[in-house]
Amino acid sequence: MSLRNAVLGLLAERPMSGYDLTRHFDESVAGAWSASHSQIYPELARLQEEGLIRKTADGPRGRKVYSLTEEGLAEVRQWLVATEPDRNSRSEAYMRVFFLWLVEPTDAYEYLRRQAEFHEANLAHLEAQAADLDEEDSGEAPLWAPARWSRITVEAGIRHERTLLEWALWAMEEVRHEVARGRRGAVRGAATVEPPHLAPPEVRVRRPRRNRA
Amino acid sequence: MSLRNAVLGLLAERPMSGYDLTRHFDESVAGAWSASHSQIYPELARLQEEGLIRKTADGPRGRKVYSLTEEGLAEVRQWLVATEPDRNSRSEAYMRVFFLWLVEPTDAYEYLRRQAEFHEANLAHLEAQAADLDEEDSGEAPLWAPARWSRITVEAGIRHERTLLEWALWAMEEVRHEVARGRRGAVRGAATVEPPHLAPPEVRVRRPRRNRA
DNA sequence: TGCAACATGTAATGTGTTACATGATTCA
DNA sequence: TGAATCATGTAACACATTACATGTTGCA
Repeated sequence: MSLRNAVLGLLAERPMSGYDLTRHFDESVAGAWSASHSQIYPELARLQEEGLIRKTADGPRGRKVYSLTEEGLAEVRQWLVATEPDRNSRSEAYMRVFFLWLVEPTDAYEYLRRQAEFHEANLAHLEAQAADLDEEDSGEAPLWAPARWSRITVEAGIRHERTLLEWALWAMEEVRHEVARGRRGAVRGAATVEPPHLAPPEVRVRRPRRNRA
Repeated sequence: MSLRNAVLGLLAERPMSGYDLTRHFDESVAGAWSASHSQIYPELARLQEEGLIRKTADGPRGRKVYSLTEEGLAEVRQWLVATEPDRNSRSEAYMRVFFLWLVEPTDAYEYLRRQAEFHEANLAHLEAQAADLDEEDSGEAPLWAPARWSRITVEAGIRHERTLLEWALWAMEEVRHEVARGRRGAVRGAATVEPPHLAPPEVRVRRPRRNRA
């Protein structure tokens, strides 16, 4: 239901083609959602079938521009106010951190460094977007309008990225201290702590006996 | 590949059954991943097939406890150091914020309030987890061990939840000001700003003519 | 003895990604 | 004229959720 309603929501702002929507998902939703064209085109067909959108223009190269219908607007509003959002968040990148005790400290450090890099880049990108939105809106005209909520969503993104960038830098320091104190990964052997728990060697039935002195 | 390696990673800590793993995914990974039993059981079968885990104990009620093998440990390490994580994050809840201009201010406010509530609850939960971990670790024994990285991951969760809680409270204030200044949602009519863009009424072929005075 | 929690599995369905496939337009 | 970008679509596959299905153990 998310993609479907996201498409309706974007079309409420202005008529667009499948191609436009595809690009929008890459940039505009502040990284909160994404979709590829192979998902979008069939969805547009279904939405038109159901009368929630309508093709209102044709362009060059077979371009088809869709607009929201009254029914479509009712649908997306209904979704927004009457259905619970899925609030679960998933992050492979953060799940991995959980398992970094399994690798060498230098690898863990490198992993965190890349994580920091990633958040730094996102932050820059979102801050640029925020600057654009603030300029458009020229200070004095707060509106109950799309741009206003773009700004609010982008603000969430900015704070999110900044926080996780700071976290990554903090975590890097933790590892650095650890390494400086001369501790090593469990990887390297007996003197260190809590090695991974492995299955005992498999017991073979009737092991060939060997003569011993 | 994520689920598969997450299972291996958890088994590196200690042997577990499918049932144990299912509960672990709900609690332990600091909300960064989840999986239901219907995914886990078939995965365990596949992993055993491939020799990455091995059944090392049976319990009551058909309980089967699996342990990691050497090959399994190698596999999860390989995954951690040699493959790029999927860093995309998706959040239906934040995507929705993008579209809140389509609903009544009171509904938008309510939405944000629930969002705040959600983050508040998560924050409390993670802070409790952090307190447990800090106690266990009793101050003076920083280890290259699972608990250490649990703590670091939980720290990411805490900062994340705190940030988004603060954001939600900030956004609620934005809406409150807006409403106080007497502005209304586009919903209610002409005087307000930027109504959703709708398709023009469909042109019907040969509308029945009516006589007019 | 009856219910909650433990415990494992399969099947149907929905959602998302990658790969395949094709063609038009613009501009250097 | 040749390459980049615009533009739309389908098919195969991978991954996740929900529903279906069954049986045990411990305890109040």
